[in-house]
Amino acid sequence: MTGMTTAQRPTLEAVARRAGVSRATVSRVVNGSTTVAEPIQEAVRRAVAELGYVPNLAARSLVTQRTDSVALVMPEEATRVFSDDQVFPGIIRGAAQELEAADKQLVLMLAGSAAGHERVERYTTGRHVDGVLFASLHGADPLPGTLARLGIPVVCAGRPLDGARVPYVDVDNVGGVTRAVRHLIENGRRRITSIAGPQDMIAGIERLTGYRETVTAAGLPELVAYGDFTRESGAAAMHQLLTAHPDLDAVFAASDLMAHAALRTLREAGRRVPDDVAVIGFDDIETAAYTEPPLTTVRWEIVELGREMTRQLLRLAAGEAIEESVILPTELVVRESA
Amino acid sequence: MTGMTTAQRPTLEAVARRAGVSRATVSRVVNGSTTVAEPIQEAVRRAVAELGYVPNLAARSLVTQRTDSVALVMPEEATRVFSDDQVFPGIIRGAAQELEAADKQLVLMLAGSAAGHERVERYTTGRHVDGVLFASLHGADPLPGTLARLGIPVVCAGRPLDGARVPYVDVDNVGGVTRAVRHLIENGRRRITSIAGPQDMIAGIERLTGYRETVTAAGLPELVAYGDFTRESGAAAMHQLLTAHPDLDAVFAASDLMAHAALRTLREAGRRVPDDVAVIGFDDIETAAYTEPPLTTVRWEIVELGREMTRQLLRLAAGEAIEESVILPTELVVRESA
DNA sequence: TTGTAAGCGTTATCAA
DNA sequence: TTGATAACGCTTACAA
Repeated sequence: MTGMTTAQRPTLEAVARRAGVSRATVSRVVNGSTTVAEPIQEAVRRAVAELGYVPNLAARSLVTQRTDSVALVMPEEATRVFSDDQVFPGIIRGAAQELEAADKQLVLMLAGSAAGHERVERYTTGRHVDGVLFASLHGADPLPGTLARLGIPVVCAGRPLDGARVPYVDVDNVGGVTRAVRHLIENGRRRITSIAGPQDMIAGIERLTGYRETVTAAGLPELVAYGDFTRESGAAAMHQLLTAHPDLDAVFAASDLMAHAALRTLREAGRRVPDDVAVIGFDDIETAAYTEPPLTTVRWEIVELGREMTRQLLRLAAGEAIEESVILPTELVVRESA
Repeated sequence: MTGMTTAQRPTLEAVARRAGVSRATVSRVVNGSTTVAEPIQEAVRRAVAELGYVPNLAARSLVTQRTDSVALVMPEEATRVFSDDQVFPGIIRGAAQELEAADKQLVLMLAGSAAGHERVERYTTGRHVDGVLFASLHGADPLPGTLARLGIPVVCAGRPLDGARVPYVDVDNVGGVTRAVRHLIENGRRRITSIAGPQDMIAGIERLTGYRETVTAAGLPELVAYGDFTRESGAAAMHQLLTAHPDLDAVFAASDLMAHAALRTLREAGRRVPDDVAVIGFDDIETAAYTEPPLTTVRWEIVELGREMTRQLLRLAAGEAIEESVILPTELVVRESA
């Protein structure tokens, strides 16, 4: 099979001829100007329909200097993204929904490799999009700051680690963790460990902070092992904790995937959940309700984060002023693991 | 915070002036023409670097009639997509990887609602992209066929149900299911039930076909309940099967999510897996290795499907002839549930 | 209210 | 090998 034909598309010119008006008038009608007489609008619309006219976006964008598209940049990081993680798909979905309403296109870019990152930089700084959304940053990526300085609308998921003053949307990580750890304390747990997330991501950092502050405030020890939000890392961290603190009676994991792995590791080690050890995760991915036992976790609305980021970006692109940050709420969902 | 500045980007003209050559020559150098004298190429490249010149894609696309972008159309269908499903994220990832290598953009479009579908149709038929990828079709969507007839390169995930002759890439559903059901039979199962997928999707249809053919060939009864690939639907279908066929000793579920729900439902009903009932899923999502017990399932390479679809599309867009279909292999992964 | 005409930044066709 | 110059299809002052 092959593609390729020479289907000539009708242009404004063709519509104008057919409707017996000028190109300018057709343009006005197509763009919804109200200054055109009703009968003429009618004639133009008929011509558009008959010819199957669709505006050439390249031509339009050439003169308007807008592209009507927004880039969503995702760190690719090997298998992490899109593996079992629901965060990125959720953000994509939220962004897509909001952009659809604004009739703008979503251009997805992976910035995992150095080449990918370079490509993203070239593309975004080249003003090929009206704005850029960053879904989760690793380390202190300077790109958001650079774009912001160039006057290109940018919104990040989570506060940028390089200290750049770029608008961002995040969830109340510390508040969520605090509630989770307090829940453990109130249920009599005293050897509360934590499987922390990666410390080069703001979510990893903040969730660890929430844990530290809460156990310390209660006069309890900080017992931490590190993972990177994935199941494999969660299993490894759980093993470390069991070895280092055999008397542990609770685990707060910074992601549901790590909590899921912890559940299994604990079972393999002969510990009963929640009888011997209570476990709480973070994210409330769908799987959390189906683990054995069902996972108590901190919920936040992933899709809503994507939507809110996009709304902020669209305001920025429209020249409106916005808050530097928006923090979405988190909520403790108590199931059976704690 | 606000966006908006008047950062004037340098144009070809500016580079030409700075390098002391014509616009045409700069264009040649930028596009890698070999007919330009080396010293001049050098001068142009320096000017490009100094000015930070980035080509205006809209202008280029206006004259080349190419957009260097490809649309990936996904059915949105409420919570289904992007919920816990790893299929769509996997396809996105594969497409993104392959397009990155080809230096083309990935435009993601959701076609769940009627409005969304209409928007996709307008955008793709309007030739705003060089090709269109369809990730999983519901029902007999005429759009792929329409686009193909317009000469717009199209590749689908799975054979289109409306019989349109559109190139597609799929996995060997029937072969995979056949191996799974035979495995159950070989292990002595005789009351083999199936939780089928939605019958308006090719994957749902083919996986059911594979089940029917295999049990029938073995002289066993067809015992089917229907789901839509989600966990909720899987739980409901499992309940139905337990009620209708209390003596069942095996379940083949057309998706891992449904199999996961079946596992829980069986446990709640007091059936032991695999002792009383063997369970096999399909997809081999990451969670499959973490269910209780770990799920035996049919694996296929999700990301590879996305990559292969994209490779085919790029060939088509380049004017090459391609096979009407490419079928990727499936493999039975035996864990503990069967 | 409508039309004229001047770009927008490229690429491509010719000549030179 | 290089340079004019004419498109590409649209929007938008400015005129009428």
